Amino acid sequence: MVSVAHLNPEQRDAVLHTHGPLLILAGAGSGKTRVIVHRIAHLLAQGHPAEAILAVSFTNRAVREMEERVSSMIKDPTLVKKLTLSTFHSLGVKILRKELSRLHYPQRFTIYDPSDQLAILRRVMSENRIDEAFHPPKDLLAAISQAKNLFLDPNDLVHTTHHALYPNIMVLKKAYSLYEDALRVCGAVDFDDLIRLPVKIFRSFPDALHTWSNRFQQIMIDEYQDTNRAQLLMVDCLASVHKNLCVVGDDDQSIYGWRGSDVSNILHFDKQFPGARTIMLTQNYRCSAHILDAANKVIAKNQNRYDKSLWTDALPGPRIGLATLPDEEKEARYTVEQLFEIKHAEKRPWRDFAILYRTNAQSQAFEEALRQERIPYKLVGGQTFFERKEIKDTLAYLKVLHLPSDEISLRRIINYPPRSIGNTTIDHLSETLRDGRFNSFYQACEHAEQIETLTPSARKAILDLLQLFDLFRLRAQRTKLSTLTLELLQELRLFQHLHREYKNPNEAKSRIDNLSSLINAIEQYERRVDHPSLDDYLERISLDSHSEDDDRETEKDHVTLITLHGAKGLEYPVVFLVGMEDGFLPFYRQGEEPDVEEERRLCYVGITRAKQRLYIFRALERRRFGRNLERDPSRFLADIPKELTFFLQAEQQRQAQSEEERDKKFKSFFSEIHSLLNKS
DNA sequence: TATACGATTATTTTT
DNA sequence: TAATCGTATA
Repeated sequence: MVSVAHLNPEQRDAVLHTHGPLLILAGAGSGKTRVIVHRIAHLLAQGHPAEAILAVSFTNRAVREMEERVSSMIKDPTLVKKLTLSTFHSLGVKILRKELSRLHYPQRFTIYDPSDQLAILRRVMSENRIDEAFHPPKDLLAAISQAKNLFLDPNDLVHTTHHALYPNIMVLKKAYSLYEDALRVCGAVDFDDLIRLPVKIFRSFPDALHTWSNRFQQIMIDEYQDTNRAQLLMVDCLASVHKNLCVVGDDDQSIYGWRGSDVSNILHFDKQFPGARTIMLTQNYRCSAHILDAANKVIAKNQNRYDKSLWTDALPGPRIGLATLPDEEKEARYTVEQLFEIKHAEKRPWRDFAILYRTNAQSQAFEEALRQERIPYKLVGGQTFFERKEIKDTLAYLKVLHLPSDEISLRRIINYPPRSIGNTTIDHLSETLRDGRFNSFYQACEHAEQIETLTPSARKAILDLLQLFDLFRLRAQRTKLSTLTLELLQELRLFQHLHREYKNPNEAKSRIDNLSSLINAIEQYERRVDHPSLDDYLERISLDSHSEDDDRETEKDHVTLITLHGAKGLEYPVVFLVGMEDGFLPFYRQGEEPDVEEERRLCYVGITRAKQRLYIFRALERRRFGRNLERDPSRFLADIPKELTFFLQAEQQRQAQSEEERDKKFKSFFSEIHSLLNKS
């Protein structure tokens, strides 16, 4: 029997309610993962088969945490393995692996990341004379993504209702459908397709829907406030038979609206799933009372939300420290100074500290200040390992080995390292596709002999490359992936090429180091997994690009630098919320309206990351695009009651104030004289 | 095919 | 400002 004794009454209710739709409104730090994990244990104890339980979250991190905590509660590892604990996207892949051929896709498929998406879109645009100058590919891609998230096909788009997606609907329709066709030819899907296509399949093939909706008797969705329309439809399909759907989320932490997530999914859950019960978890176990109080006051100003207020048993704790610095460099230096002082006064490890900001660019000043003081830090976000050029190039070879129809990957490496296949050759190859002679780029290469326009040397180069692929495909049968990759790099003489390509020997060296890290990562993967394969490896890295550093990194002792978005779901004993200025939080650019409610939620997320100590800093002036800009304090600062805060630099503050007063007196003196003179 | 130059353009981005 | 990108040019 699962012990429910150490849960609070609401948590207990949530665990024990297992029949019919259930909405758990879980405030920040209210123990929601705990509830999910207990609920899974309880369902198993009730006799639900593990195979019939599905729990979905957004991030791999959240899924891993769920796995770990379930495992420590349920001692039987074979039982845990039978549960489906997965991200939305890996669930999508799981479904597509079985069902995608129904939509006339090839049996295998690859997943294209945003840079692949952009490459493929730009290609179809240039082939169809859509001018990039008038139609920025990035904007079109964003619009296509939004359309997919709304579960709209190209044909569904009409100007009158969808002009917000993109100003020119005809162009959007055209680009979207060309893009779709191109993806299909490549045997590729994008991230949005991982949600959209399963729904399409469920809608068109009742037997597919039948299989999947019968399978899961119990479904739990985490971070429900971040779901978009397509995800809602997917959930709706999966839960359509058993209707045992439990969603967990917090409308106040919905911060991905700009990516298509729709707060109304959680706000109107009971309309979508009639008879739903709602349970609110309002006791916060994370923050000190002052911090929680401030968070409550800030978020209360939002209109579009469930009316609720979190409470805590915790002590008030120290007040929130405020400081205003002259510019961003001083802000960073001051932050590091404070951090250092607290660390030593309270004997804290570095990992207790996090610096939270709105935009990645803000991290720079803090990195510099931390480096100067030789403080270990970890920058979360930015370019990931798998986005590095040399890594992408190598993986492109592996991807073509795995799926020859992957044209984007093939084009990426067809002349890298250079093998004298220039643009003209590539154009000639593409032409044969357009006139229908061949139906894939790879196939055109295979028939290079028959393409008259090619020069003999180009023909040879192409056939040599294909031979290399054939050779390695053959080797792949008996060689393990890590060895195969190394052999490939040697065959390509890529290390030698990198030395030639980068004049700066350090850069060449660092790229080579990265490649050997890749080999290491593959070896690690081979050790960790039961049945390693190229197929499986490629899928993993496209769905979990941070996996290489996640497992061991967490144990290291360092300060964390992270954006507010990235910090959601995390907590730190000491938090510095920096750049608290109008324009950053709420973020907006001149001439554009900020989405104040969403920005306020972001601010709320930031405040509620702090367990014991919170500091909020701002700068008076900031260099932006080469100009110095004066900055006003964030309007959200005014919503934090004065009695919860104190000014860290009281001395400096007083000085500044007295200067200001002197200034004022000076001015009024002058205006008096002025008026006197005028009278006379 | 490498380099150089001028234009462009600066959020957040779980997957 | 600075980093990126596309085009021009050798």
